[in-house]
Amino acid sequence: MTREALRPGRREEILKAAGELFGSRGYHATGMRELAQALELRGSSLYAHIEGKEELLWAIVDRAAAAFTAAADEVPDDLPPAERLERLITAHLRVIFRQLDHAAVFFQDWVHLSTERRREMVARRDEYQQRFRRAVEDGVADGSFQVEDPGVATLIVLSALNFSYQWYDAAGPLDPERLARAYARTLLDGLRSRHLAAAGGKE
Amino acid sequence: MTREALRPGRREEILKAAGELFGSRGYHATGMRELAQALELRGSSLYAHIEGKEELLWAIVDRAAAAFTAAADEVPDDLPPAERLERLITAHLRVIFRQLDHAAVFFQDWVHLSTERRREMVARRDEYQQRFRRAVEDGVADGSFQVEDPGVATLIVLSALNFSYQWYDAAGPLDPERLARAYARTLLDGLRSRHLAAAGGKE
DNA sequence: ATCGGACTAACGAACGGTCGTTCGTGTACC
DNA sequence: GGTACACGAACGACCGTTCGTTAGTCCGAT
Repeated sequence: MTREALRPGRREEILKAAGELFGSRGYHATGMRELAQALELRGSSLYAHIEGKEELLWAIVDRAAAAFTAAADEVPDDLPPAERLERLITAHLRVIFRQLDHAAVFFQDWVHLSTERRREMVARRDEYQQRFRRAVEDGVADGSFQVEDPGVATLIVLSALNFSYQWYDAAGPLDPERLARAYARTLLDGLRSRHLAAAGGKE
Repeated sequence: MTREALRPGRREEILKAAGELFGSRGYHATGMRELAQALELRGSSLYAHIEGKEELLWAIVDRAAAAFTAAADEVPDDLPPAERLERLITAHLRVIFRQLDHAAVFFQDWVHLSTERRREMVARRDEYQQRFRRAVEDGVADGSFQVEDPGVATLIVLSALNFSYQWYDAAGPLDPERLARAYARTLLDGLRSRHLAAAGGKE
């Protein structure tokens, strides 16, 4: 009756394959028989290891969320705001780049969770977002950033980060660490105090 | 046999409802009967006005792509790079904010198009992206921008813009024009020549 | 004025197919 | 002889779509 942890490794393989399929084709566009086939199984055999399709989605989304949180936990709260935000940015991108499939599922399929689980994810996402926002606000307070609306600035930063799963290719020529630094530098500079309009702009 | 333009207005209503449903629930999570119900119809009645579900998706995605292209066409090619990129950014965001539903479908459901149509969209998207990239490269050439990789910088900018459909709320308090300006200012500053590290950062 | 017919638009029923899932069975291994 | 695991068959539900039919409307002819 309790249908979990029969063999420990099998469930992990299923999660991996589900991550790849959900990530590339999308949750609703992936059938259970299709998933089973990727593991050289029949659809019915999956249910000895998992509770159902939605639980599979939940496991992936939950892990991805946990990975983001864990990475942000490594960034000390008492760092100066600019450096703190820089580390939050690079940590966030590293999670995306390392687990592209899970990140894709996290960003594009979390809406298909059940109402209750979706509500929980929204809460955790908002909490996570607050860390970025606090870094931005602290930076405004100490003068290293200059933005009119810290909430908007936070959304701009996170948008830039989160869309990267759409085009980043782990097999491509871009080195993830260099990419993360480029991201951080560009975004940090975007928030930094504006000193002077260099060429004679009218504004 | 020719199943189009029976009544001109009806098809438009269907497209509107489909945009809202596909945009919020997703393409594969929306059934034709569900779409019909939103129009107070039965599923079978839709087929007097449309060819099929995928043609509906195509119509929406195609229009969204055309809207982006048309908006970018309004930006003169001979503007100085920084101003040109600024106008490209605000034009792009205006399209997203004005047609949130269609933008959502465009960004998250274009993958579900048929192979051929998907290929066409990729080509058009790449072409569109080139306009942003050219503005960035020209800005690097004339010294107004300073980035190590113009391709990456372009992707960062477009990522920041494109993810906005996920959180922007037309009914919310944020004024779209102010928001677009905040976006442009932040991103432009991120690309601009770096003058000096203001406070004594070690880097 | 009224009938007949063409046209528009929506309908119910049904098609073949696929969906996620359940269940009883078979089979290898300890 | 349990136990772990995979299987085929089947379930009810829903999918996108087709088709024959039925109303309603407009219009020219009677």
